[in-house]
Amino acid sequence: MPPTTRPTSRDVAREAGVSQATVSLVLGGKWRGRVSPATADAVRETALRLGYRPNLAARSLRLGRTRTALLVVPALTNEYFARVHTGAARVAAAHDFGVVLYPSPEGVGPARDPFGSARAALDGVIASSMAADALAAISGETAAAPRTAGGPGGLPLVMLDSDPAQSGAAATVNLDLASGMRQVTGHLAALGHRRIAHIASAVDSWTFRVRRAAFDAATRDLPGAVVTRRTAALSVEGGLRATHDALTAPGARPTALVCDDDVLAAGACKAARRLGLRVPLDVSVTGFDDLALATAVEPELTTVRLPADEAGARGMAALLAVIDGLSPQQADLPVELMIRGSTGPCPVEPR
Amino acid sequence: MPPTTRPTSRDVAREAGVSQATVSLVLGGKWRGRVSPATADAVRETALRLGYRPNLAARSLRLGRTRTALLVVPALTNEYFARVHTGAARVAAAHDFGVVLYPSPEGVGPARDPFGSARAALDGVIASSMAADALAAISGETAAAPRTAGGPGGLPLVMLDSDPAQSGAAATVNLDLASGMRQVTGHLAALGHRRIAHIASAVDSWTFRVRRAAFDAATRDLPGAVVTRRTAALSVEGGLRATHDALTAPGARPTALVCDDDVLAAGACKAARRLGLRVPLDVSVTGFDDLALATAVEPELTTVRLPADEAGARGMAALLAVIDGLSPQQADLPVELMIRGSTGPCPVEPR
DNA sequence: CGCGCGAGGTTTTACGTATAACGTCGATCG
DNA sequence: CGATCGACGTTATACGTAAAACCTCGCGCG
Repeated sequence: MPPTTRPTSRDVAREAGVSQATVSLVLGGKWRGRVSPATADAVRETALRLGYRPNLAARSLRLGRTRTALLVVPALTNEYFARVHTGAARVAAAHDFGVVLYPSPEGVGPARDPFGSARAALDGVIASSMAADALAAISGETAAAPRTAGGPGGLPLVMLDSDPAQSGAAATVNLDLASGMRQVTGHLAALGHRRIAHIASAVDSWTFRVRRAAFDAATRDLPGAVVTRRTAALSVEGGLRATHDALTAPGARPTALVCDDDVLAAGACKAARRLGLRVPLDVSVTGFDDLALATAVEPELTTVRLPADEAGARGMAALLAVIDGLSPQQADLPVELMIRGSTGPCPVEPR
Repeated sequence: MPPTTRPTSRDVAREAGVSQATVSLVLGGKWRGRVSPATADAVRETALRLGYRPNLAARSLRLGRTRTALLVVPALTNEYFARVHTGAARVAAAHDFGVVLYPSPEGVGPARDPFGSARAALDGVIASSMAADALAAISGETAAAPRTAGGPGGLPLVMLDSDPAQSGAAATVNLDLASGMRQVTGHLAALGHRRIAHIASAVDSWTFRVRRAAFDAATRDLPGAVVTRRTAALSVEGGLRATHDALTAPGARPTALVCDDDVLAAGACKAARRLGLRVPLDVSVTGFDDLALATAVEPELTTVRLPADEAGARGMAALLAVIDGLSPQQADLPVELMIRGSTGPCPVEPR
């Protein structure tokens, strides 16, 4: 057995009786008219036989490209972001690109430098919503580095669900969250609800700002609407607490709860039931995102389906386009209201 | 503005009036006694001023190490694996290592080659449970490549929740799933349940084989136990179907449903309720994993908490040890039965 | 005084790849 | 028949870094 080291292109060349350059040409696929088909076949056969794998570090060094993109998300344990990753990884793999995740379990903070920590050299960055906002702080810090293009560190940057006004992004992929929120409120309004509480995420990111604004705009146009808002930590427990407060506050009790997120909605349902209220008979609840959770709870949640993996896929496609010097196609993805069991007609004589 | 290219160590050297080697020495931290403190400071200052970042491709090429590990999981959208990733990434980051995920949205298949697809060169592989089993098929394929150490491609390999008898792994981290299953059945037995159905995952991986074996062993020792088993696709819908079958099958109806997974348990609860059965009054349900889902549904699920992130962390620690030539400490992590609302005393006169 | 030696560097080399620049040799053509 | 050309390769080089090997003082010491 030859020593522990992996075979290099030179080993293949020696074994096949050609030069290293020829191996590189053949395996790189650019041998048409430069190498005879017979030789090319021989090289390929030898490479296969030796189990040759190109050293990616060397290739990256040579090409100045790493075929690796960084995906910045706040937390993979949030199913939404896991799905974004899935979509992004799928497209990346199809283009022989890799995806590395921003290695921050505890969320993005200005103190951390993603480009020191990210081990691989990167060709581009794709930052999703909540992460993108935090990234803005960092870009100030990294401004000392020569900025040639959009992102921090001079890397092409694509933003998902982020403020289009935000500087630095070469492209943006947005979900039509405002429409989603309008559909939710429209649905509730059609059911007769007027006293509506918004259980909002305490996270101050673009995604949630949009939802809030859309909720406000939609309810403002609704005659007779009485709206309140509670902010909640983004968890079942958080949703439970905020909803409890909303339902027990002095004044007329809301008949509908619009939650920023399915997880919050699950908490809201629990809170309502603990107060002896039936969902949706006494109070209607809506979620957002259409996570697996939405159909796991009872009643199943009326919610807004977000094409998370599609967003990830589009984002990666846009990033690849930018890297290739093309102008990416801006995309705004439609969302869909999923009407399920957690919403119903406004009770005639509430309280 | 100097051209679009990033500053190299040579740029820093020129700017600081020293040689490139000195820059490398200083920034590498091995300059004690080789470079004067004054010069070292000057170099550091210059590097900072220019915004110098080492080219990781070049460094990897030189060192033959990439400080990158591959984490192979079947699906990140499964919260369990997302948590494994979180733990692994945390430990990796602490050791200045990166984690790249196996880019397979549709699961590991023998047809795909993880080491061709994984863009970064790798220092090691950590494969979790379900993925590890599929990996076994691949290692046969890659056997053509010179195998120097455990994993495919001669890479150090750590397996999570996998068959210890499986060859190739330099280390294994296991959760004490058998104990978890024993605790579940013990809990149900203490509540008086004897007719118990096992809603098992259709996935044939080590994790689930262990659960099945432990369930069988525990119920075998239970006097008067009447057990059945249904296999289900790993989803709410799958759990619902299998449970429906289990509850409507001819013969005495089970009073307890032991599910391989929280998602299945959520489906089981839905199925029971659709049949007019109350949980836990008429039928008790247990889950496994303690996902966020477990406390989102009502009643909250009695389940087995798995320290997923701890497993990921230990796995990464073990891998780092192997890479450093140390012998990793084998770890078996304890699990904990979380008794919540989905289990109760066996009804006195069921059916 | 010659010599060793340590401090403080510098020169050089190698890592494995992709590709530009450069042969070589037979056939073709003006 | 000499020049040209295409087919088929080879040689040489650069990417940026880490580190081994080497150089050059000034100084202490036998």
